Amino acid sequence: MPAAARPATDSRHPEIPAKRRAGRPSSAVLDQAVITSAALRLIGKSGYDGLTMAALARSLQVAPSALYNHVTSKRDVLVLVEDHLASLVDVSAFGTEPWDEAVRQWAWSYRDVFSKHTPLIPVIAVLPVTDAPQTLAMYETVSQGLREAGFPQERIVSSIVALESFIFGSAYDVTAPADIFDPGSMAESTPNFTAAVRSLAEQGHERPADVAFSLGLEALISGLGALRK
Amino acid sequence: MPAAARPATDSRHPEIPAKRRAGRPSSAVLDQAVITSAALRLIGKSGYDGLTMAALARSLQVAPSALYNHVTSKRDVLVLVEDHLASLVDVSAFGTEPWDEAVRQWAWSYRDVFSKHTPLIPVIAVLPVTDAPQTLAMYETVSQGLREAGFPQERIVSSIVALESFIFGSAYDVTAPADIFDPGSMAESTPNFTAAVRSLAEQGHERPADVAFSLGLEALISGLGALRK
DNA sequence: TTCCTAAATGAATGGCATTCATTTAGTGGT
DNA sequence: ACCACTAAATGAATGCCATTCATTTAGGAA
Repeated sequence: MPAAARPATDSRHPEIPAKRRAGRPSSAVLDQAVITSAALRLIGKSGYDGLTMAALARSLQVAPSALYNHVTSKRDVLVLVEDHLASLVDVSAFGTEPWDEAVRQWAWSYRDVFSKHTPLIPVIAVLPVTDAPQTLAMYETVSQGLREAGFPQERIVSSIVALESFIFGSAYDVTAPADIFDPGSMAESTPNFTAAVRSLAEQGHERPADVAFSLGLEALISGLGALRK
Repeated sequence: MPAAARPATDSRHPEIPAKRRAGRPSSAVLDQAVITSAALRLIGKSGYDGLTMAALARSLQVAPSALYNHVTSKRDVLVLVEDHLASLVDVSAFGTEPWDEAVRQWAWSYRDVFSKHTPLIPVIAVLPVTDAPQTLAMYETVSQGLREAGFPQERIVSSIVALESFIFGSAYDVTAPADIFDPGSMAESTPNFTAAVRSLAEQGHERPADVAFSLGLEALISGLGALRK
């Protein structure tokens, strides 16, 4: 009795998502791109605490184990997300602006993108570039920019690493609570630090993290620039 | 029959640690210092993956729930460890050396200590200084050093934050695999980056992370120094 | 047709941080 | 000397987590 068979998609109850029956579906539901964008949506809504394999599967209306046909681990998902974010970093100034201005724009953009994704930093920091093509493309653009600016070949990678280390650390700093440096009851025992914190506060900057980032970035740019050919 | 009662410490089976019976023991087994040093020992032996509340409890011969009488969460344990490590950072050059040399020694020491403890970096980065007295003491020493060197009051905290951001990022870099930048099969599509990686490799440095750290640190020191009164 | 492989389900596993009821020991007040 | 209170331990339970495995189904190659 074929007429009695329940179709794979049953539209009589649109609220309750139609259960897929076991077995390979006629057309694939998942691939890495779909997983990546679902992960990004989930992170946007619930943060990295909300990014669990179960929640990711639920948002894709799929069983958790189905994800493992396309990624080998949760870390794999994080790598996919990381590489997507790398493609959002603005490298457009390389080739149109002087090298120092290009580095400046790249660095601010890089920090801004990853300050909303600090849980990825431990992943990127040890990730072989082979596993992250967009990230590699970013390095290529920056390398070309520095070479054309006259950076000695053997110092290009070290310069990028130094800038990147500063950027990653600064991305964390953006997420710090505003009163992180309030010495509270220990103020009397730390007069120099307490005075320095007060003095900065009196400047009334909206975003102290930006002040520190600008200070360090400009120091790095001029220091690295001094070593060109 | 009091003679039949099993004493709290039964030495007849020294291999099998005597089970404590339920209830408050005559003298306290745990405190924060004991927990901190057990955590450090465990991290040294099994790394941060091995640092679980259950393993920590086991190493102290205590039930996991007993830990919660002294810390409110696992994060609390990490904070205790972090603050202990801060006390190991060498700030001795402040007061005896010129400011730039003092910063140099401090920064290298700070990076070296935390490169073995990168999982703490996300914790420190957002940790109110009130919760970490040793860390605060370190800031005090550095602040005094910079003030005496003629740094303008309102730029001291930003300078420390910039240096610290670079140090944290560089600590991750130390842990990266040696071949992290090998572009593998994508070498042809990234000629500039590939050439730069090769060129650095040809220099034959033992620790490329040290080269990048030195480069960035010297740039920061001279850049920050240029802004003194 | 017949295999092989890809891609889904659903059930299970073991580990994790944390909570709670319970037990016991010391302490401060009357 | 008693009594109430609090501190510090046990042990059982909770709920969540990533991951694995047996099973089912579909499509494509031989």
